[in-house]
Amino acid sequence: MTTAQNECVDRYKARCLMQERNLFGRLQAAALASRTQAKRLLRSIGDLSITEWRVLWDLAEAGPLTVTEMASIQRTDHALISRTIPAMIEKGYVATTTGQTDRRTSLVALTPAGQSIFDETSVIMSRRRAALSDVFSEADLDAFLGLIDRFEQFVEDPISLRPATGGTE
Amino acid sequence: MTTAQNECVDRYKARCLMQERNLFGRLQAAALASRTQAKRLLRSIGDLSITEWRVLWDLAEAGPLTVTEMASIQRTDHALISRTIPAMIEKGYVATTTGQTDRRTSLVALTPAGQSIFDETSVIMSRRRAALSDVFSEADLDAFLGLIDRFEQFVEDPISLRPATGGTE
DNA sequence: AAATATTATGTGACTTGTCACGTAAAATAA
DNA sequence: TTATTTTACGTGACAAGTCACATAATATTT
Repeated sequence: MTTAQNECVDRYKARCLMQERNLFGRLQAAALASRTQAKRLLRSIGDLSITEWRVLWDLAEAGPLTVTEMASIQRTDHALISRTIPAMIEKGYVATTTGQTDRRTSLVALTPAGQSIFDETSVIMSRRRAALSDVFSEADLDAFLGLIDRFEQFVEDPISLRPATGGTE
Repeated sequence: MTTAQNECVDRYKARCLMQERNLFGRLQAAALASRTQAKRLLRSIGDLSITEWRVLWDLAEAGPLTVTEMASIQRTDHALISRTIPAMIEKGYVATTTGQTDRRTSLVALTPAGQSIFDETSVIMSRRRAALSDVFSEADLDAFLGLIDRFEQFVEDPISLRPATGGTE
């Protein structure tokens, strides 16, 4: 092998090592791997998408909710939930009623069929959470959540990057 | 307000609190917030997509790379990169040559124009990483990365969820 | 050498997520 | 009351990511 080729391989490996400590990339990759695992689990049981499962879960745990409430619980965009509801109505998992006090909102509620799908799916999904608790103690979880809190705070702050000073100022 | 309404609100709030400690959801939300911040930063400078920026960065740091190598560095799917290359060639940021020793591969390299875009963008993006270092010490980072390692290991293990025992067996 | 397996890349179809916009209802200011 | 602002929801357009498949080149086995 030529010297030039060796140099290329070395630069590639150095780059891999460098990116292993890039928090942005690592967090992204971990979250995506988690999503992929959830997707596979759901597919192995039935044909729920992740968004559909999260809607079922929220409704089963907290009763009828509006789109905005579910988006808030799931820390996601309302558009995602708004879009998934029609398909779930079609499948007969949920039903909507216009809000009594606020006619802008539509309360989404679980149907018996939805409850039954939730019950089936819930077995596997809670097993996943239980398996995670085996690997992460409460103390680990607290530490992890604390770091995530700080990271989220950093990443949601639009001002922190503006000054070119780099100091505390 | 009626008792029934109060009960609904309480269940909603309880659900929010519960999901605050759901590692899967929190990690997902943090990663998405990070991606959104990066997207906004990139948009404030020019019109690079996140994938395009990551390609430029890898090429600037590690010289000409194949699609598979970049996917490996970025811990992402090769399809994502494969799809973004034609647009970058169109813009004149990169050029491809068929691999010398392996004619299946195509080596992607930065053009002078690509280098120049990278230099401009790099200023802002490294400021972001520097700002993160201000918030997370090396020790914090080590702890965070350690937890992410363990989480990834859990989430990439297809077997760990199969047994219904729930214990160590 | 011939047959087989593996690997690198590209691509269609789909899900997830973001953004910007429009509409209607509600809340607030005038 | 009227005008203005805010909020809830839906939707089109796009970026990001996954999966499965096709193809061609390489590596391995026989």
